[in-house]
Amino acid sequence: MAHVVDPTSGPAYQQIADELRRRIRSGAFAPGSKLPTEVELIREFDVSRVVVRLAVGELRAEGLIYSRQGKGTFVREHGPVRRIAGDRYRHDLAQIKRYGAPDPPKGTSFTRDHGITWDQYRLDKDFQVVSAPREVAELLDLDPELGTKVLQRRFVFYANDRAQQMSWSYYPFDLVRDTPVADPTNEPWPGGNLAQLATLGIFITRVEESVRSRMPTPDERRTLNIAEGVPVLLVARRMLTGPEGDRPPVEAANIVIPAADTALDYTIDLE
Amino acid sequence: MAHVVDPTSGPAYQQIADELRRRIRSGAFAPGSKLPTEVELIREFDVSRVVVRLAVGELRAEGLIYSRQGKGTFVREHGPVRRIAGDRYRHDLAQIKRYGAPDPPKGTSFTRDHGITWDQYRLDKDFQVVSAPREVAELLDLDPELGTKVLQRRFVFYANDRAQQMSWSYYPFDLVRDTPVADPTNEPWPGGNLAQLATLGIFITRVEESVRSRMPTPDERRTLNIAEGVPVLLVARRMLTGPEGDRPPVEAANIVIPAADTALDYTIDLE
DNA sequence: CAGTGGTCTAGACCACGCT
DNA sequence: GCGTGGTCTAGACCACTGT
Repeated sequence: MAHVVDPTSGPAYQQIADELRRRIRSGAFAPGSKLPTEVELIREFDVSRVVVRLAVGELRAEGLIYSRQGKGTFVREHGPVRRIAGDRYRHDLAQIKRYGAPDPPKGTSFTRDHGITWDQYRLDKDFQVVSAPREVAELLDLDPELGTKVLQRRFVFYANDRAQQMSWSYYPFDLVRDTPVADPTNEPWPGGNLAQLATLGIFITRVEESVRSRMPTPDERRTLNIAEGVPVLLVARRMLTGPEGDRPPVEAANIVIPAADTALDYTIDLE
Repeated sequence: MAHVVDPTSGPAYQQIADELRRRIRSGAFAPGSKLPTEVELIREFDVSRVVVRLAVGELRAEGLIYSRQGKGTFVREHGPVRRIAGDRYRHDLAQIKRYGAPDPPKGTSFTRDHGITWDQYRLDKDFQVVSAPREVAELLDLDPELGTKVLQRRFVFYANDRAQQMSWSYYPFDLVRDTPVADPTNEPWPGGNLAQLATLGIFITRVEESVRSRMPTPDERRTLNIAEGVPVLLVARRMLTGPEGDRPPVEAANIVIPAADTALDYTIDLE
């Protein structure tokens, strides 16, 4: 009964959560180590099981710990940060300029971001022609009322058979109708998106990315194997052409990335 | 007893959470509207109160709903998206060039981002001289072993008395010792960070931002009034000088922003 | 098999918001 | 005062992991 809770200082489960959080931050419970079992916590703090589970659930929702039925509860470990650079499009473009669009080297910004080879790269894909959803119409500067047809491509990206991100990507259908780009069997496309568009004679001059974050939907949690208490980064992207990127956008995408151990890097040059 | 749960299709609380989620997504429970009370859900699904609370707690952790003691549980509403542009530094720089660093107009990128006037802007501040923490030393390209002194400035930014973001900002102390920049009473500084550095004869040529996301700490939740199920966006920033931004960084900052209804916009030019 | 966390019941009292 | 969600008890059985 070392840490009996004080009935006058707020909810017992909060006090217990605070104490466990303190032990994790101080290193008393190191990353990867096992927390006391529920029965042990019940004894230590002299409370009912419900209270212990409320405290533990709070730390789970913060992403500090995770539980495995039959095994125990553990402090989450952090791997090296996966860096996804805004610059990656510049690298793709440089490759295209060096090798030409028709036969670029087998790699994309995704393989570079995740430090994997072409062999370790895999994707699930689903192509459909649909009327542009409102959000996509806005990204593509289309009139949402017109119901313009777009090629919708849904991808789930895997590195070494582990899902890393999912996306919905859109091209105006007029741009890609009856071209190799509209054929899903050509994915993954060596050289990526920019090389693909270059074969159509389209050269991107500007990419805009808008980053948001929220908790994942149950579908996203399942598909991407996201642990409790881990949000997703949402990147809304569009690709522009023309001297100042002032021509209509030719691609829009929504990308969902588990936020754990991941950073999106951007550079702003002030001349 | 309309929606009796099926004891063979997984946990009852999951089935109830799924059903409530469906009603929210379909619009049957519109944004801002009140969900059935716990007692009503107990009757509808014929389960105990614990099960209902587990289901509701799941949707809270997803950020779909929130509860108020004594009032009820409500579907979260979304306001217009607050856009924070990577470009904001370019605007600050343009202002400095037009009006000169000593007496810039009273506004910063923060007031512009939040569409507020100088009067509606307020900040809490706390300045200290400390040895550069490891993470900061890395951002500033300092040797972490040397314990270089830095001026640490902690800010909480308010728009109309509502906390919007908090940050830790760092200057190498040698750069700002005995200058107006080290005097907290000069904050908020009209024209912001870039104008402040310009008065020292330092002109930023490049800003690097690295975006991550996680659930807030209890301290962050309190300070920024963050609801359950809402993550934070973390921006690690550094400011560079020199023709290609190739001189040592002169400022580093960690910025914490509630993710609800907020987007960080970046532009990548491919020449 | 014992030990772990996951699900669930049937209660109780408290804190808060409103009328 | 009454209805709301918040906290808490003392149990029970189940599902999974390891010996």
